[in-house]
Amino acid sequence: MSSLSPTASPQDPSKAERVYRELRRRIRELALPPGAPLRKEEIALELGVSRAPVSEAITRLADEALVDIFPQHGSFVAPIRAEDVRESLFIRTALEVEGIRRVTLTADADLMARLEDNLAAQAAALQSGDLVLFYDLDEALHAAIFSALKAPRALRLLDAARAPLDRPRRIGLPEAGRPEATLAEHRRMVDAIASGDPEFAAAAMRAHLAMVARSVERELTQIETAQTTARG
Amino acid sequence: MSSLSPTASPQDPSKAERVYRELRRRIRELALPPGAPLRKEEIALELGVSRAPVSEAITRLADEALVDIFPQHGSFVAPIRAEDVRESLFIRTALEVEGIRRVTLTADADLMARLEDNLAAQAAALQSGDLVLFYDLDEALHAAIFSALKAPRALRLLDAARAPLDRPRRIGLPEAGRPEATLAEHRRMVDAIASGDPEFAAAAMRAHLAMVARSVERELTQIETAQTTARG
DNA sequence: GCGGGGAGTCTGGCATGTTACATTTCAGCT
DNA sequence: AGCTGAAATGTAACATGCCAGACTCCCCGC
Repeated sequence: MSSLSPTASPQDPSKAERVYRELRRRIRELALPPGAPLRKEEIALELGVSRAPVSEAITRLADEALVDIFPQHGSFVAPIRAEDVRESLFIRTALEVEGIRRVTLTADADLMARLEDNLAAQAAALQSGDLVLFYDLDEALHAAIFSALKAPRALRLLDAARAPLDRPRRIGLPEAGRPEATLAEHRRMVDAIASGDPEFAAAAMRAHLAMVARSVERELTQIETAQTTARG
Repeated sequence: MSSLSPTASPQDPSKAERVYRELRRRIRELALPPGAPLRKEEIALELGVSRAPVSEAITRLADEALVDIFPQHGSFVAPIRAEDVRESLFIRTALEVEGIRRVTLTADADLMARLEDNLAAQAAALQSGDLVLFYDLDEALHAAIFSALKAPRALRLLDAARAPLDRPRRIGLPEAGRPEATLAEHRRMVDAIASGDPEFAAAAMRAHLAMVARSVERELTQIETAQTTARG
């Protein structure tokens, strides 16, 4: 038993893992829109694998509320349901607030340097108007804070909880000034970690996520309106 | 598409689901001890299914850190690792503290009645010395608080996070007076919910889980000592 | 005696055939 | 025309066969 780490080494992603990542990416980017059927045979053919790894990938996506499986009938990209989005944000809030609280107690200079680097990059991305890069850095900042916990399962849960929040953001209209406000909130979070006060850091994270919640609710309203208009 | 809820109705558990529950129960109850090999062929034969649902069940158990999968070599019941146990408690703390905070804002008379009933049953169980029943009621109380959120995925995550905490408790020596203290902490949590103050309720939950953490660390030390003694 | 290598054995991951079931459709009846 | 139910369709879930890789262990060379 020389394989030091169980459950798949990172340099050897299984086919199921690769199918999972590919489908997840397409769903998050809306290349596979809500309601789209997922035909296993077809996907297997396209990705050059058999139906088995496709089935496993779809099962995992269903766990993340990105796919609805109707047994003996079909699997479909899940519609954007307000309750799912809110639940994802709840899970994310729970993990991140508790996470930053603990990270604040153990943060070292190395972590702070990485956070500062990220913030600088965020500012640069905003300056050049590269919002895609900015969102990637946003995600990276949260991941950097959390990964200092050395809690790989929790990090994975956080990643899964973030996924359903992407689709509303991509569909909703961008809010003027929101990226700048986001950067300011990130700045306060990092400063709070540096302060060493876990309650202060938790409050900063909570405030940030409350603003995210506000944006998400706004997006959900827009999506609802658009759907109603389209139907009516 | 008349199946109102996707992803398996409760009254029709798939074979994979049943295998998952059965294996999980055995691992939690230590009928399958840490390190025990999980031979798919054998398990499939015993439970009267094929290897496919057994594989899916084992994959899910690996997600919960109850099983280690060594690709191309074998699957084994995971040893009790302090880092896994602590991470599970972290996840549990994050979810439950945030959960009770929100439940406190929406608690109604019906929920409070159920919580009071549970507390009365806990007291009765302690009176009659039925610790197994007491622990079941403990789990039921936490689930009752949480399920008021109507967050099924979060509830499932909580359930998964609790599982790795069972084994240390079953192996470690029971601590005198701990059940009585636990009941008192539960009492304070329910009272805090009734008070309507989310910060107060969060603090009560946090205090309770801090005591759980203390017990768990004690159990981990005992297990470590026992293993060292056995080896030496 | 000791170390290294290679065949044997076991496993998980994957491919593919099979089954059972939810939905749909359409013929037959009212 | 409207309704009912039986057959057709398409799917997930499951069964089973296959393969490549990891570990074992023994044998050979030193």
